[in-house]
Amino acid sequence: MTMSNSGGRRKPPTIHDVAREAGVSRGTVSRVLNGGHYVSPTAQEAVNAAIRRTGYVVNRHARSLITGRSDSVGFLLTEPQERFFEDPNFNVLLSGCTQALAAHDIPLLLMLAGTKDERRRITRYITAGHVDGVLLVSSHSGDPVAEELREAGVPLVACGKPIGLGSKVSYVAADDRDGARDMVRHLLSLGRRRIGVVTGPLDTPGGVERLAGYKEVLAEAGVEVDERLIVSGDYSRASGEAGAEQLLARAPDMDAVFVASDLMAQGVLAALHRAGKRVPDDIAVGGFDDSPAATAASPALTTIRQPWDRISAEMVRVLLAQIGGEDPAAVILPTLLVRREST
Amino acid sequence: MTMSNSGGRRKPPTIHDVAREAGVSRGTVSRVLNGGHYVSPTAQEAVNAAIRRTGYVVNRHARSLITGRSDSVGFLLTEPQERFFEDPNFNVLLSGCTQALAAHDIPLLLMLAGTKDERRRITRYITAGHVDGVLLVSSHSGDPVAEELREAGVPLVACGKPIGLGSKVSYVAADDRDGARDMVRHLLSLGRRRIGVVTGPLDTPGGVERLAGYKEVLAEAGVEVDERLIVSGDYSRASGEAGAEQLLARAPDMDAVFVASDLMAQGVLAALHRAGKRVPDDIAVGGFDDSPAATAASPALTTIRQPWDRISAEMVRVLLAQIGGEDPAAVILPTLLVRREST
DNA sequence: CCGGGTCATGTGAACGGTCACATCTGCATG
DNA sequence: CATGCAGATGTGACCGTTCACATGACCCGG
Repeated sequence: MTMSNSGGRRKPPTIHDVAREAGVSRGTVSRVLNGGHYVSPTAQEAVNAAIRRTGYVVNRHARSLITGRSDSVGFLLTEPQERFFEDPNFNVLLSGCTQALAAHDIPLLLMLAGTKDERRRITRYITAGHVDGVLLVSSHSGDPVAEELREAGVPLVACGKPIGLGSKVSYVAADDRDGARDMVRHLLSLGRRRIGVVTGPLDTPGGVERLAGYKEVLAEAGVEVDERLIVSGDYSRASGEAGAEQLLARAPDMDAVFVASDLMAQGVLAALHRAGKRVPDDIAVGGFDDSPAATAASPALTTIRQPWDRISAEMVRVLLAQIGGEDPAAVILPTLLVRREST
Repeated sequence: MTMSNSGGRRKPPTIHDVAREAGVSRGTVSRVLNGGHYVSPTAQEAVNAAIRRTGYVVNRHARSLITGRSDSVGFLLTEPQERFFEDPNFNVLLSGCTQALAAHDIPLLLMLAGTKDERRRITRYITAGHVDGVLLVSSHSGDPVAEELREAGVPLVACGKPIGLGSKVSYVAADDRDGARDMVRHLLSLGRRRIGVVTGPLDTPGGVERLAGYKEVLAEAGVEVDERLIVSGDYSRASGEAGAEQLLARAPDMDAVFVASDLMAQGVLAALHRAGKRVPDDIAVGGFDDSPAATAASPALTTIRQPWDRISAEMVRVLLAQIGGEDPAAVILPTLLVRREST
């Protein structure tokens, strides 16, 4: 008859156990845990050894109870499910933020605010102080949750410039306008002159900026800006498909198209293929994001790379700074043209 | 000079405040909060009113400190980043679990275990009791993290039957074998006889089962099982593409192919298209999962639907039951053939 | 040799809940 | 009428930290 211990969770060692083991007081152990100021090398050593021996891990609940911090942050996505399902950009961002936070030993709580009920529940949860701050991702228009959080004084950093929230909320974004300029310049350099564009949602700064970059470069190059060559999308694959069809109908002589997201560009490629257009021979296609969708597309997309790793890292950095009491900040990061097969 | 209050987080009301407001003791408030047994209707009423008036929300840290529970669970993904980025199945699962947990007011902590260091950190975090249980997603082979967690007695429920963990760990899975049988029967019913297969990873139960279903049905139908028609993949898009090329080279007369995941099927479609094969006229393609990838593909994929919403709901249900002290359980859910354009 | 600083350490009081227990009331039962 | 039992409520202890404060050791300058 063997006695199995696996399956029973034994109660973990406390700071008292460590203190006793190391022959010091709780206070000293606590000091070692948090920075180790005002503690002798001898004690430091003894405590660390005791921690290793006992396998001690701090009880975050007890800590949070007294500090008032939760040492965790929320990742809030206020997008409809379908968007989350189809756009791998979210995964990249989510992964990047999770890892950046992990370096600080801060867990990420995933919050998906699809329905109105969920929004209320989540808002309540956040304002109750269960997280120290929020990483906000919402590419689309006016966001009541964000506004409420801002008013409640919750540290908040958005991915992409948010709309209607004044300057009180931090954000990290790629340089949309500049990226768009690079892409359109690239298309011009290939000799294309009838360049269409499928924009992002025009009620968002990102969408507007990318379109502005497009117009600017054309104007600089002395190429007429033809309104028939401009259609707007919402970053979804389907809207790219629809946009391309519209463009083909309105401007059959189009020889290139700048698409404001890779996902939409996938749709554009599908529509062009169906219409019998060859990419890039007949029509060159440029995307935006350099999301996993860009390389998954065939032909692989020439696109504007958003530096996702830096974006997520900066979002976390800015958020933690703000939690630490610093003022909100805006960070704009440079983009990079990545040339692949579609141009 | 206006005085702005927004931006300053005021300290939230405690259970004491509510008790005073309602004219009862802390104990009574606590009882109302947890089930309301042994509380008079009068008190009940008064407490609820007080809660509403004060905007009280329980302090989870204080509660956790004494109960020993964290009232949160981890969602652990032990997959390489690229897999997470390309496969929308994860998003569906993640979303489903988050929502199912939200109904119980339990937050989900996202844990991505890519590197060895991350694995160690995460294991430590979990075994320290910072989460009550873990939802495990890892489609691939032997998982040391899972083994360690199981040994530590952490409630654990896997998505898909895990390998090498004995019967001690719960899992929820679709009926892989039956789903595969349905698909192959469907292909046979279309008159196809030279049916290729791109399997999942054969060191996983899921991959093995789907292949077994394929072989079974062919045998039943008296169709020869030709080893040249069998190639194995790893659920990635690229492996689907490579698999299809291999199949075309080895068996040019192939008239259908059963692909063990939608993502691989996307790759298969791309390869077939490049080879000039028409789908479904020349070759019918059947996928598995009914992930968002299935409808995004063109032509849209006929596939075997895994009931994702039920899977995530069951995972959460089983996990919570196990946290509550019940024994591990295995749940197998039925699949459904969804016919679209590719067959 | 003493007063005043810095460093190192210990100690009690929080933090905001829950839980076990004690108390009190009312009512039915023998 | 005493007894018991269930319902309803209050009370103190406790969970494991951190923090403010007190204490002690040591060194340095006057």
